[in-house]
Amino acid sequence: MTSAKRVTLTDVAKLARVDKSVVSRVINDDDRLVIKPETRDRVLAAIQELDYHPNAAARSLRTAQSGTYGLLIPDFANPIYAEIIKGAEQAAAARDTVLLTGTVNEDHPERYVRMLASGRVEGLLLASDKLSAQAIEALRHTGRPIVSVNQRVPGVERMILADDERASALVVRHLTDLGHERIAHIRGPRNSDTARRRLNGYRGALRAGGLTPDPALVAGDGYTSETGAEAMRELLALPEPPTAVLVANVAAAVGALSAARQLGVRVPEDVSVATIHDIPLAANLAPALTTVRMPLAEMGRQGMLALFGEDSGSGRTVVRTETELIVRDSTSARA
Amino acid sequence: MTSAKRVTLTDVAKLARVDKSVVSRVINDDDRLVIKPETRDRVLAAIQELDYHPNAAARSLRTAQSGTYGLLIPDFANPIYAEIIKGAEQAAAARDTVLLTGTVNEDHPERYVRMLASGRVEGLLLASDKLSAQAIEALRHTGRPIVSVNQRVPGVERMILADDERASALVVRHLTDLGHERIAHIRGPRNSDTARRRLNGYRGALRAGGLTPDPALVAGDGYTSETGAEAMRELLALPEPPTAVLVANVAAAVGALSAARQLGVRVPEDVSVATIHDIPLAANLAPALTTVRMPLAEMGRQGMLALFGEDSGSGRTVVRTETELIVRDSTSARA
DNA sequence: GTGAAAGCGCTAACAT
DNA sequence: ATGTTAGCGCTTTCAC
Repeated sequence: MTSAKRVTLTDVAKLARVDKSVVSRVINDDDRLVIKPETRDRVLAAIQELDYHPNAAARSLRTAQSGTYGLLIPDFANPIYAEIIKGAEQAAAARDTVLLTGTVNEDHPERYVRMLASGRVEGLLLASDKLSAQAIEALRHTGRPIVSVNQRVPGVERMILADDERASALVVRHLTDLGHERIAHIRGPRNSDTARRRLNGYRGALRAGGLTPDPALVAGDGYTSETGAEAMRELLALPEPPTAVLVANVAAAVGALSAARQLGVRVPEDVSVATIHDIPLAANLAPALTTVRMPLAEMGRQGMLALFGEDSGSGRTVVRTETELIVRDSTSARA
Repeated sequence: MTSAKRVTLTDVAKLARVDKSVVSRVINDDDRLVIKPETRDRVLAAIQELDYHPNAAARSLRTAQSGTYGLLIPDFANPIYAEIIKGAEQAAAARDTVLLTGTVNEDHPERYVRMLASGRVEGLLLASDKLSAQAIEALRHTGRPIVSVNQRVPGVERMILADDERASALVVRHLTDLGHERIAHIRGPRNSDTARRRLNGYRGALRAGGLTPDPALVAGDGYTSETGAEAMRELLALPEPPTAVLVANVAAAVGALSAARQLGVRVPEDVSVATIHDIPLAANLAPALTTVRMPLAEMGRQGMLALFGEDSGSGRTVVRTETELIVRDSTSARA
């Protein structure tokens, strides 16, 4: 029906009775263009009338810029990425560029290389640790800008990090303030950068509080509710179980809560539980979880700015420090 | 360092000592190309050696195809979209096309129109009800294919729907089987198509079970945990409260559980609760939620196929019927 | 103040 | 079995 063949710059120019170069310059707000107001109006009217939209491919070909950036995440089901995406999308929209968010498919890393090398996307925001060193190297080889978010990636020098160590420390400090001394940690995956930093923060804060880290009180190896549940069972089975647990992420905390419940262990009466990342779910669990809020959306935003080359950091690591402890019902004073 | 200026078809042709058209046809596996194996090998070797990647913009300009499709969702934080995205991404990857997933920003609907009209994306998968009728009309006006997923959108004739009515009916039937007669419904937003269909299914199933729908037992107007909590409080405050509640979605169910807990009402002993969409969270709540599994990923996949024009449905509504009741701990026989 | 012309990198119809 | 050619629709330098 409305299949009127595509309108081009030439059509607009013809209708406005000017050259297409003039139309182009009007569209792009060329400063150096001197034009009579009435001519400009005629051009704008023609654009309106024909419902003209510049062809993205032609423009990209000419300018060698696609106005598109990529954001790679491991899994849309993990709510922390929703926040990062939100911030990145916002920054992209503000620059009138397009953000292409996708999950990393470990089977076909060459897809991402092709995207960069073909110019389809101009730069990449890396929020996934699911890429092989080989794939990273291939991406780097394209020469396009790459920024990692929420994690350190070997070979990628620009990164936006949260202060994961401080997040752990805030929780440990909160727990020691409540009188806890046997504070356990359900850690994330061994190969995860964030998990390692959270573990470091946990250990450091214990020492800072005059406590000695006990290896027996560190369990777990994953970011899922299954790993969290298993680690919790392990900890509760200890001869001398912890009175408080810092869980590395919310998913694992959900599992930990569930495991405690099944064992008849009450939270927080018998054991306090706290975790990192204040996603909405945390407030709705039973009991509502004490968490640490991290500036995830802001990190997404900063990552995009770094891609645009608009950040001040000029290639250095940026650690966002706006971490904040949110105390809810899952932590209480030691009995 | 590796900033060697971009490699073009011409460079490859020169190195392989053939014409660039030959290289192009080799790359695109042109059937009608007759070529000596050794020549083809020379071309492939040159491509390897120069690490050549075809320029996406030039190709798009020439073929008038971008190989990119858009998927519009209302919110990445809602886990049901993670499933839809997963299916859509998979279908896109299988066709070697790119999927651009983004959230609908009600403030700037013209962004999506531009994307379609500029040829940046070839078609749109609509999983959001956040677009105005006006915006939809503008999108339709581009003449590009549009398919809606998980909802009916006025003006969009191709759609992939779940059987929301049946989902409600499965729950109601489960509850009546357990002996419940006062079965309430915490409904979704009034302007939501899925919410309306779930309400219809609820009413129909009550009648089919010989029960008379009681308007007082329908509360709520939203898909958030806040609206769910408020509706639950309202229902529990009735002179004769329900013994079972069908909540329209998981988020509202989380709120409903939380409200019941705060009021000292036990689930399922005092009131049974069930909801629609079996996302992983449902199994990890306390108590684990009885839900209905819907083929969300499959719907995303089918939506993409419809965009590609590969579906059998040829423009008709498709209702997926693979809904399945998952009974967990939040429903039990009436006391 | 406006127009002419070249060319971005590719594909496809048509030579040879 | 391979080469020639003509654009796709746009931006930009330069000319008038």
